[in-house]
Amino acid sequence: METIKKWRKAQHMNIKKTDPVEATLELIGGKWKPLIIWHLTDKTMRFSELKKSLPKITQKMLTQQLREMEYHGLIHRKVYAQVPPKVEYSLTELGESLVPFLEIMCQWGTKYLKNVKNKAED
Amino acid sequence: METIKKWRKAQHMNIKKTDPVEATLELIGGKWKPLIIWHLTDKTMRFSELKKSLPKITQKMLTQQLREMEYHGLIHRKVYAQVPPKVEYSLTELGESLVPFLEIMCQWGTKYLKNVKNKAED
DNA sequence: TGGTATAGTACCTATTAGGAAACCATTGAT
DNA sequence: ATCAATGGTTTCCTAATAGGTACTATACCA
Repeated sequence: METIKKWRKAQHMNIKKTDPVEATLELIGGKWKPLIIWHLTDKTMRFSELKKSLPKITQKMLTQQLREMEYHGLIHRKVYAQVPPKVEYSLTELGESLVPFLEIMCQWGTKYLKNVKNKAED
Repeated sequence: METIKKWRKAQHMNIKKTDPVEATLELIGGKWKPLIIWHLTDKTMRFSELKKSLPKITQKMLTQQLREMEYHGLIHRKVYAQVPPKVEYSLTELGESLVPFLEIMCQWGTKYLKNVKNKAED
């Protein structure tokens, strides 16, 4: 676990104010991960369902992001031994713990979009 | 305003569940913006102070990120007409409204780092 | 026999981030 | 008069990351 190694190093240094934020960003930073978590909230989804929900992501990116999130323990990947293949993704407990965070993000974004809309109508 | 144009377009479409999250990510997505906001919480900082607080950022990136955030109305940039130059950055009201969000991020990250640390000690 | 469906890979290009150094205007020291 | 220092920004080049398109494996179905 890369992250654990980094922490082991960090233990011997001063922990800065920014470290927790940086740690969080390492797990869910980037364009796609928050959206993936948001879609997996309260439901399990197959690869193709996620792809449909995020039309602008490429398959490569989706695979890559899912793998990283699995590696970091945010999501669970369940492969069904059948043809055509079936793979289901769901949030782990750690992943679920990020949902409140996503909710705030969504609330903030909703308000922001309303503001922008009002200004556009002036 | 690029964002406004996008919204004007979006008004005529169905607004999807993910839109507010995407909108938020457009403003504070990326590696540096959350950290910059976090540092500007409750205080005004000069360019060079920010640079010192974020040793890993390059000057170019810092300038770029600050400009984008100013453009999106998250921060205020005050230039003092003096030599050597002095530029102070502070959060706008909109920027301040993101602070609770950063606080949650920091709390989550703190907990996460503790967990990782405990596992590392096993 | 050929087509479909699913979850990917492989390969190549485009975009973005990062690093080093130059720039600019002005002050103060030599 | 010249020259270094200052602080924010810019330029140029390279490295890293994202994106697009095509391809694979395998069983089932027509």
